[in-house]
Amino acid sequence: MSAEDERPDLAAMLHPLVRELIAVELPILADHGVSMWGYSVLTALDGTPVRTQAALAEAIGADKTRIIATLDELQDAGLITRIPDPDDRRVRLLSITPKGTRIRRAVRSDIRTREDQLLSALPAADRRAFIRILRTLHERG
Amino acid sequence: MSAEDERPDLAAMLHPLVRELIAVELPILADHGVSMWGYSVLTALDGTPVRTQAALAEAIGADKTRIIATLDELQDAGLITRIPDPDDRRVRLLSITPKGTRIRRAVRSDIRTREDQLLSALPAADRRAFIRILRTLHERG
DNA sequence: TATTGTTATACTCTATAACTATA
DNA sequence: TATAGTTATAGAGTATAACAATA
Repeated sequence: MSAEDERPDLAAMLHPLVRELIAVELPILADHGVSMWGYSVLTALDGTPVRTQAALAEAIGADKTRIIATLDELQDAGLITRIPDPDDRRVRLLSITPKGTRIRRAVRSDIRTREDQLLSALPAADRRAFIRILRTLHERG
Repeated sequence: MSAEDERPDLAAMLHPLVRELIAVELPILADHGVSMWGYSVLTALDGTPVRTQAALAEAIGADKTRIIATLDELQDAGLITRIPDPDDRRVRLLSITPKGTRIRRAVRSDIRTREDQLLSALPAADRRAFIRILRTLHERG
């Protein structure tokens, strides 16, 4: 049996990494006053408005019932707009506001700084390869 | 702003990957009659007995109260032994049984097959690099 | 009747704290 | 008194189903 066969399962390696990343992100998000789901929504809306809440929910891998409280908070904080479509008043047209864009990008910048620290355990070439491969896997999904 | 700066956050790429892996693993685990935590315990015990339940819990990133039901199930199914240490009857000596070892390795083999399918979207060199880098990050933790 | 968004309910997971038995 | 294991309780997060408004 080769050493490769003895490696931990992918999930056993990836899951702790995700937990570590979440632990790193939570205080950053708290500093900027947004939740994890809120940041996820802002990220999805930055650059591309979305026509229905259900479509937004699917885009970020959530249930449509799960993001309603999040949208309420973001709207109350002035980070998104949520206006009924005049053509079909059942649907809500969702957009990020300038303030929402500012916050989203500030959060992303802080997260990127911490990610770089975390990846600094790797040689530069591996760092680049890891991100490139991860993007391939992500875009494939 | 370069394309690299526009990449999704690490967590945004890794989290869906973990969810996909879990979705792939759950039916495999069900086929073999073990839970995710059960498999995690069997993996930790395969090759190295553990002296206390608290140590085992910490090794797999769980709370000591969270694995008790799992240990009950594994013991009832004959996959582990849990015997009081004669030298200190508060502690339970935990070991995997031959049956537990068989099941653990069968599960791992099935999971590996599905992981390979998932990674088949990558060129062979990237596949090897991804796993190698992941192991570095994992062992660093 | 079908669809969008919303609310309500129940269920699962997890964390915290109390309890027991040994030391 | 301190520690290993256990049990009980409460809380957060999630999923399902029912509901209201609009088409």
